[in-house]
Amino acid sequence: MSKEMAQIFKALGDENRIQILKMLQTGEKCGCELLIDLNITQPTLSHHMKILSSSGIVKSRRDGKWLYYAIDCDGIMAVRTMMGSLLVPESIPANCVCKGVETK
Amino acid sequence: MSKEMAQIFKALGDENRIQILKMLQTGEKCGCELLIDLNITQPTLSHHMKILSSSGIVKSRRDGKWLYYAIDCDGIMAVRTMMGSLLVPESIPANCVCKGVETK
DNA sequence: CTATAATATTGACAGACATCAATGTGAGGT
DNA sequence: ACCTCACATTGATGTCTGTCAATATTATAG
Repeated sequence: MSKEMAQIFKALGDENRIQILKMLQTGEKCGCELLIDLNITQPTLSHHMKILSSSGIVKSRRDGKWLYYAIDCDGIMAVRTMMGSLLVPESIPANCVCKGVETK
Repeated sequence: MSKEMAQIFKALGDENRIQILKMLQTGEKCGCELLIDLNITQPTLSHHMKILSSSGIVKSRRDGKWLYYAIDCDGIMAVRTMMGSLLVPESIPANCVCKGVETK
């Protein structure tokens, strides 16, 4: 289980991939559109999209020559659930005193 | 900004570090305690704790010879906020149809 | 002060990874 | 058929990173 979680985080642990996700927030985009603002070559972008896709963070749709990429909301929710089990406030109170007296 | 986000995710993108965070969910623990269940050597653990600490995910408290590590809830909230700007549902509807008609 | 226990640092090394140039594939258009 | 455009694959390369053994540091106990 930890291995799968680490895999997801690893997929998010790259500056260019973060940038890609930010671009996709305004709607789906094809590879060549993404490529314009990314300062990487086409093979490198293809590499990144493969990682994002296989991690379930991004999905793709074919339209003629173009491949349109979009954020996969199902995948995102799965990621958030996964992160929730690790990072949500509910799991913290045992050893955490944010607003109370700091143990220092 | 993307660089900082990637850095945080990178810190989370390791199986052993995930394991460490899971262990800390039941309360603070010192290094030697963590070491028992981790199948890595002490220098490697020290390396991982340094990464988690400098990322603000974990904080430490000295008690004699021991260093007690705990989840840093302030840092975690910062991480969640950061992730929220990238992954929250509110940022998705533009190009996402989870429950509606799938664009396929 | 010496010994011991917990943790940090250094140096070395192997595997992972981001990147690119070159090439391959697949889908329209002419 | 041929050409062009979007994207994928391959192979090579340099860098990053997790790991360890050896050593250093820090703190307490005797």
